Amino acid sequence: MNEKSQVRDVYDAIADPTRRKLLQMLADVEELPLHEITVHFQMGRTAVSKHLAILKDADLVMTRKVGRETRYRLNATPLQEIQDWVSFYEGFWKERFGKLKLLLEEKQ
Amino acid sequence: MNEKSQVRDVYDAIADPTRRKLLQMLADVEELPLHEITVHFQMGRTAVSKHLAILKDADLVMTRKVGRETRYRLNATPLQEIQDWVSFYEGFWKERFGKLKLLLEEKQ
DNA sequence: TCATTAGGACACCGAAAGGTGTCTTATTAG
DNA sequence: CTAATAAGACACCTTTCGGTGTCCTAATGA
Repeated sequence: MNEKSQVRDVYDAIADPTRRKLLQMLADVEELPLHEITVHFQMGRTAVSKHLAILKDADLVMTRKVGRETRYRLNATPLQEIQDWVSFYEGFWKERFGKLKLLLEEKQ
Repeated sequence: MNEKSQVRDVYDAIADPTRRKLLQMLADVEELPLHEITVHFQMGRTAVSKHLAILKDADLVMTRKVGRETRYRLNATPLQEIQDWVSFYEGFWKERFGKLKLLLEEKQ
C-alpha cells in the first residue's frame, strides 16, 4: 500500500478519449459538480460518473462534497509518470536519430 | 485517409504494459524478429504477434520481411502526440500550481 | 529431399470495458 | 412540509481485449 494506493494505471486512465476530455474540462474550470460536467457529454450521468471514478482511482482527480453535490477537481501530478516515460523516446524521433544510429553502426 | 491511415489510437496502444515493454525492447535493439521477441514473454507467440499488430496499427512499429522471419523495428514519431498532450498539464503539477491559484482567488 | 522452423490466419473463450436503466437516500427550494 | 434535484449503488447488456490452441504455408538447414 503505497501512499493513496493508486489502483488504476495512469496509462490506462488516459487511454479513453472521454476521460481525456474530462481532464481538459477540469483543467479549465478548477472545480465542477457531476451534474454540470454531465451536460457536456452525450452519455448519461452514470457513465460520466464511472469515468470520473476511474480517474479518481488513478489519482488524477480529487473530490469534495458540497451539500448534495460532489465537486471534482484535477490533480495532474500522476501525469509526471507519463511525461517521464515518453521523454525517454524523445531521442528516437528527433533528427531521425534511429536512422543515424544505424548508419553509424554500419560504418563502424 | 490521413497519411498511413493510423487506425489505432496511440494512447490506446501504449495503455498496455506488454506493449510498453515491447517498445522498450525495440528501443534497445533496433530490429528483432518475432520469435526472438517472444522468448522474453510468458505468453505465446500469437499473443505477442497481436500486440505487435496493434503497435503497427498505431504506427509505432515498422516491419520488414527477411527470409521466413518478420523483423520489427521501433518508430517513435507518434509518441510526439503524447508528449504534446501531457506537456499541457505540466504547469499543473509544477510548484503545486493548482493550490497556489486557488489561494490567489480566495485572497482576491 | 525432407524434417524443422517462422509466422500468418482463424476460431474460440473468459473477463473487463463502456454503456444503459432503475431504485434509493440526502439535500435543497418553494 | 413537500416536491425536485444530486448522485451513489446496482443489475444488466453488448463489445472489445487479451489470451489460448490449431491449421497451413513458406523458407531453411542437414
